[in-house]
Amino acid sequence: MGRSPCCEKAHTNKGAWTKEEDERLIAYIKANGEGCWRSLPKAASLLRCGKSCRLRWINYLRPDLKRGNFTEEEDELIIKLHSLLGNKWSLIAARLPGRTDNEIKNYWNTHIKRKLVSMGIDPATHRPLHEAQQNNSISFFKAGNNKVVEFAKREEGRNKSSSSSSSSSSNSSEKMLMWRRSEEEKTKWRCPDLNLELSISPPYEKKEDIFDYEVLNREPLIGLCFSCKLGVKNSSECKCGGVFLGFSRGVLDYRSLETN
DNA sequence: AATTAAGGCAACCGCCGAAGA
DNA sequence: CTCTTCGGCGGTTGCCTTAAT
Repeated sequence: MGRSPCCEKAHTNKGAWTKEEDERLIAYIKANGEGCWRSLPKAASLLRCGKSCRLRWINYLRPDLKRGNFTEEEDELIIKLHSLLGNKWSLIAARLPGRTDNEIKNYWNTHIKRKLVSMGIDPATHRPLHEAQQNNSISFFKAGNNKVVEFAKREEGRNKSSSSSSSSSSNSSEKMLMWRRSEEEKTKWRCPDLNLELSISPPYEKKEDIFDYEVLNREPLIGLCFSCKLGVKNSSECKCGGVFLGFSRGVLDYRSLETN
């Protein structure tokens, strides 16, 4: 049952690639193109497993790779993307032409982590170190998210008990904004974590009725309504359609992250 | 000059979802 | 429907180089 194995593991080389192996792999891919890693080693007369060939090609031999040091701009972009995407190195690499996920991962672990720590920023949470220690891994976002849920429940209860008052429902987003502002006063705005759970979402539709322009325009996640900023999925309070950097209603929409 | 520690990076490992048999 | 492999990913390892003592 099942497919036949791609290679005999007992007869494959391991460790560093030789120049000759590299040349064979390059020549084969130039002639036949990428893909079908399973059959490649045999066809290219390489004593390597397909997985190893793929890794060598993608991380080292590809002609479009940008070798050399990372620029300041790339540093900043990596940090920004990491704050949004976490350790999704392949997604981060997709936004940096000529860089591989492995390269970025290594660079993050050896350079950027240290750089952020020296700046007093926790590389895991992207928040000030003292704050991360105080919170002990409980993020502001989680607490904030719970508060939103509690708030919504309270509002729902009030709406039910005073259903005659038609204005209470329409006021809830305003109340939420007021609560939000009071929270801001306390926290001085910290970048929320984002919900990275993937889901299929409808195509992006531009909504004119953006929630509170004034707040959006002075906060980092410009274009997202309050509930989306807090990562609340499918919130009835959502006024923006929830699309920012590929996040649809607080959920990552891969289609909008595709590069040209 | 010899030894040790730290840094950097290529490659491997193990897991997961998709898909073939 | 089940079993197995493939392709892809993130985490980790281990070797090589450089810096410090």
